[in-house]
Order: sequence, then structure tokens, then C-alpha cells
Amino acid sequence: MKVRMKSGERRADIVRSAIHVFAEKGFRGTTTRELAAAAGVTEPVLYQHFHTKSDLYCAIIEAKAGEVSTSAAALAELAASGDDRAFFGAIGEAILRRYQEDPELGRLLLFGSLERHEMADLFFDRLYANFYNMVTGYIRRRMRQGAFRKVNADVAARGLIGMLSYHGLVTLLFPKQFSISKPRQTADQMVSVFLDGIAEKGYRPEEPMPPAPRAESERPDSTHSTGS
Amino acid sequence: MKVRMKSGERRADIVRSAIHVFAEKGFRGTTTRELAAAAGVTEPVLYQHFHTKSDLYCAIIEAKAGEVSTSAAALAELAASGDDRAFFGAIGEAILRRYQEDPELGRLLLFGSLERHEMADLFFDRLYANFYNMVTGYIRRRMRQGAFRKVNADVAARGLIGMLSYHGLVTLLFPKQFSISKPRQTADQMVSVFLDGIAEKGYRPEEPMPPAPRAESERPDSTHSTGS
DNA sequence: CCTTCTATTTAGCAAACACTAAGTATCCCA
DNA sequence: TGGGATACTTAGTGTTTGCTAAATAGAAGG
Repeated sequence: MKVRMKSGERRADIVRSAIHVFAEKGFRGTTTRELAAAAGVTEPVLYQHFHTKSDLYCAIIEAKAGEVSTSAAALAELAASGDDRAFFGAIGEAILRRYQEDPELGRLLLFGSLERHEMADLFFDRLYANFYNMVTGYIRRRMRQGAFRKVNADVAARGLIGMLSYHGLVTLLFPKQFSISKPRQTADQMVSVFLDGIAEKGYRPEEPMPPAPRAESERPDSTHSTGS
Repeated sequence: MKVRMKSGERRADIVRSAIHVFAEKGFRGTTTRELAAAAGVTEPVLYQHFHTKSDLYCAIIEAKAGEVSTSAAALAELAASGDDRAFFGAIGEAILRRYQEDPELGRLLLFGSLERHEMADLFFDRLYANFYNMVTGYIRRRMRQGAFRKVNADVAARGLIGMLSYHGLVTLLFPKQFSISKPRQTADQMVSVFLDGIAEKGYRPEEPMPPAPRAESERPDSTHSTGS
């Protein structure tokens, strides 16, 4: 039997090791058995500290979010000031700063739930650095020349924000309003809180709206034309 | 019983409907039952046309990749020319152009394997557009002012490339060298082909290498210090 | 040494998963 | 009108998943 720890220590230890596993394999790609093994315990120990696998994931995000509470407070202040530009500017900066401060969290948020398609094992590990260098260098060069001013901002922001909003960044920035540790809180409620907050600031999208991120048809009608 | 189709038609139909499901729920988040239901058939029909769920996913990517074979050919030409800058420039442009041409594929590649963390159902659908507008607008504005020239290129490229290289873009750009429909081809082989191709062009990373995207420890040693 | 409390493990459940054997309906052509 | 070929379904399989009841081991106090 492993060394006995006090409850708090064990919990912290689990969180600490879970970060790496989630960052590596993604949420769905990570099994509770793996999480337990990584922490050097068995599964029931996990469930003594975290009600569900999701809770553990959320605990990580929230633990990390706690570290930037000051910046979140500053954001709240900006939000109250009514200066839209400064407010959203601060959000963007918080994203970028946070990523640089804590690459582990950055990876968790950016790639956290990114699964590896089967063959990607070595592929990623060895290709990533090269490919990253290639394209980073390229984009950087081109941007210095004034290129990609529009399209890159589009694509980059879309990818960045799409993922970050997925994976808890909103929670990270608005820990008070959006507690993901309360799964009972419905998505509708969360949306309301957020949109109300935006509406109060008088926010209106500056463009009609980009290609809708989602088609209406959840599952195409099976009677749809099958034309060749 | 559903309408009978010829094999080719049914296969195309399955691919067509599977795109939406994968784009919506991600690879791991999509079940074969869902794929079958979306196509209006039962599961065995899926397995009549595709050996595995992965094969279906790959079929989508490859079907789409076929549509840009000309651009891939142009890339190959550039690669042969030895002009590093033009070569990687073309890669970057292909990424961005492709995204604009075919948002569905873009989503599949960018968000394709992005699962939705449980509570995200409505959250994403209704929040995404607003959040996207906010931050896109912000980044665009700031870039016009010359800000984020460095940090944004970093983060954007990292997120973009990390995901794209994960999810088949490399295959999309190099359909000949990397056929993901041959899962027997090992990751090692793919890496070799790619790196050899790069090496032939005399490519060397222009910077030492950014914060390593990956820690050495796959699963932290269970004997690691447990601190306070 | 004995009791009590808590940390931890053994062993396994029910549900969901990717996938399939074997049978049924529909088409096609003689 | 038959008979073979092919599209499709029913009804599962074995495995893996998240999660847990119940038993065990160690620490703390008397």
C-alpha cells in the first residue's frame, strides 16, 4: 500500500499529476485509470476527492484560475468602467499573457481536449516542433510585411477563441459568474449571465456575423436528396 | 427498410453526412450509432463501406484533400524549387485559403476533434458568435495599431498549427506522401518521409525553439516529491 | 493492546462503445 | 417467374468506460 497522505495533500497531488495527463491526452482521451495511475493511487481515491472526472478537470481549471484572480479583478473593474475597447482588449491580453506565463495551462486550454488521432503518437511529438517553427516563422515574416492582416486575425482568433471558450477560459476570466464546478447550473443560465453582462455594456457586434459556426440541421433528414 | 442505393452513392452519402457529425462532436465524441443515424442507415452499412470509424474520418479528409490537389501540386513545385520562403509561405496561404473556401472543412480540422465539455451545449452555440466577434474585433484593431506583432503570431500559429498538424492538414497538403487511409503505415515512417523532405530543402529552424510543446515525463514518476 | 477514524485497495457493476455474424428484403437479369 | 447477387437489418459480441460497495491497512489516542 502506498504512503498515507492527508486528504488535502493527496487531493493537491492528484490535481498536480492530472494536469499533465489531461494536457497530454485530452479530456475524453484520458481515462480515470490513467489519472489514478499518474497520481500513484487507485481509482476510488480519485472519487473520494472529486465527484466525477469532470470535477477533477474543473478543479484544475479553477485552481489555475485562482492564480489569476487579480487579473480577473482588474477585468471586472474595466468592465464596470464601460470602456468596451479597454475591456475586450484586456481579455485578449489576459489570454496571451496567461499562455506565456503558464505554458502547461496554455496547452491544457489550447490543446487540452485535443485528442490524438490514432497514428499521431510519434508524428506529433517529432513533427510538431519543426512544423511550428516553420509556420510561426512564416507568419511572423509575412506579418512584418503587412500581410495576413485580416485573414490571419480571423483564423487565429476563431481558432483561439473557439477553443478557449470551449475549455474554460470564460470561466477562468469570470470565475465568479461561471463556476464550472457547479454542473447543475444550466447552460441557459450561463448564457444569460454572460449575455446580460455584455448587453449592459452596450456591446454590439461590429460585423453582421461571420459564417455561422453551426448548421441548423442536427442530423440531416434521412429523406434528403441523395442525388449523385 | 430504407431506400436502396448503389454502393457508391451510399458511401458518398455517408461521407457527406458524417462531415457534419464529426465537425459538430469531434472524433471521439462521435459514436458510430450517430454516424449511422445521420446517414439514415444502420451501423453495419457503415462497416460495409469503411473498415473502421477512423477510416470514415480519413475518407472525409481525403475526399476533401482531393479537391485541392492542384494546390498541393503547386506546393510540390515550390518545394522542388528550393525556395524555402516561398514554400512555407504557400503552406500558410493554403491553410488560410482552404479555411475560407470551405468553412465546413475548416471547422472539421480546427474544431473537429474538439469535444464539448459537458456543459457546453447551448453555451457554445449562443456564445460563440458573440465571443468571436468581440475578440476578433479586438485583435484586428490592435494589430492595425501594430500590437501583438510577436505574441499573437506565436500563439496563433501554435494553436493553428498544433491543431492542423494533428488533424490531417499535413495529409491534406501532402496527400501523396502521407496517406492516412493506410493506418499500417507507422508514425515513424511518416515522420521520416516528412523530415527527409524538409532536410532535402536544407530547412533549419530559424529560432532555437520555443517553449517545448511537450514535457519529457509521460506519466510522472509516482515517487515524485509530494511537497507540502 | 484495543478501539476508532480515515486513508486506501480489491473486485467488479452497469452502461456505452466499436464492431459483426447471420438473416431478410429488394433489385436485376435470364 | 425464378434465382442469384447485393443492399440492408436484427440482435447481438467482447471490451472499455466511469464509477462504487465492501473489505483492509495504518495512524492516533487511551
